[in-house]
Amino acid sequence: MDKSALFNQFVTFTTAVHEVTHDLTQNVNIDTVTPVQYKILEYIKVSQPVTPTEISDCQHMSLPNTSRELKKLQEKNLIEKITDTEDRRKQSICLSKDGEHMMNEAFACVEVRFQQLMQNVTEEDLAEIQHALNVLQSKLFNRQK
Amino acid sequence: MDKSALFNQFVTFTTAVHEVTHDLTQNVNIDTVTPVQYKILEYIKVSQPVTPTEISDCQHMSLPNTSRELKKLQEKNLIEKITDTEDRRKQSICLSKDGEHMMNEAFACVEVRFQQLMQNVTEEDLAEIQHALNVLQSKLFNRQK
DNA sequence: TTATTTAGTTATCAAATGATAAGTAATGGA
DNA sequence: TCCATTACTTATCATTTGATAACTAAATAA
Repeated sequence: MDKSALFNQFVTFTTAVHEVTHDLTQNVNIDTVTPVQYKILEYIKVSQPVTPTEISDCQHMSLPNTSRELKKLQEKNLIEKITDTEDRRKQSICLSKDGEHMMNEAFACVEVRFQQLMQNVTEEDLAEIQHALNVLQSKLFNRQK
Repeated sequence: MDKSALFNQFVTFTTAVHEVTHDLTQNVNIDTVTPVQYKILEYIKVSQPVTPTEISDCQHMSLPNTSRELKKLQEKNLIEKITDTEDRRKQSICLSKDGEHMMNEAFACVEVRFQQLMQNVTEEDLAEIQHALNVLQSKLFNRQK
């Protein structure tokens, strides 16, 4: 029916999401790391261990460029590469101790800002938000395929 | 209570939103225009008329760089600059005919993909999604301040 | 009138990013 | 064993992006 209206709502919504997440993550730790590198670290943080190929796919960047950035991250002692014992072409990538520490700080900083946003939210609202997130996650933003 | 759990859910959710929007907008018209320029056009499209300063603020880029990109967009005949008659320092920026056409095509392309995503959604789900979008928009992603 | 502020431009530079070609090494199938 | 494929690396290049300094012109306040 009004799926077209839904589309407009969708556009407004995603714009808002992008703005809010931008505000939340702005100026977090970007002293030592470029935006792309931060994105990679974020991905490793939530999905480790990962392979360079997986990073390449999920971050939409070519394998050569992924390799370059991973090398830089390794030189900064933020990640560790371990060659797979089964298939020695593959690499297992994890955050190093420093990397974990840095990302924990970054996430903590973002969470503080997030909780400020949530300050004045009532208990009922909280439940409603949680439910809405679940609905959209499962029915609209479910990344299969 | 479980606001910390909510934060995790929030992170997962925003990641999913970013991925889906990336997929929806991937390879749309980027032949003639860089990613940053596309973002600017998108913003002009939904907010026109706008000033360079507003673009600068909302797109989080410096005024000099904004000015540069606007110049390029003007050279490509995608936008029009009109000097404000009240305050002649200010500029009013709109999409040109070509720009409107291009952005309409881009949005149409994104909408087609979006509707494909919505193909198998039932009428009840639709209502539920719509409601969830409203809830989150007003209670979580409301960009005041 | 003069000084200050605002809005935008131009120019320049360094760094980040994206694309591509050519290479190595390991695996797996013929 | 030989060949093709996979996983990743190295190198190179063009383009994009971000940052900054210095400028013009208009508006506004002193």
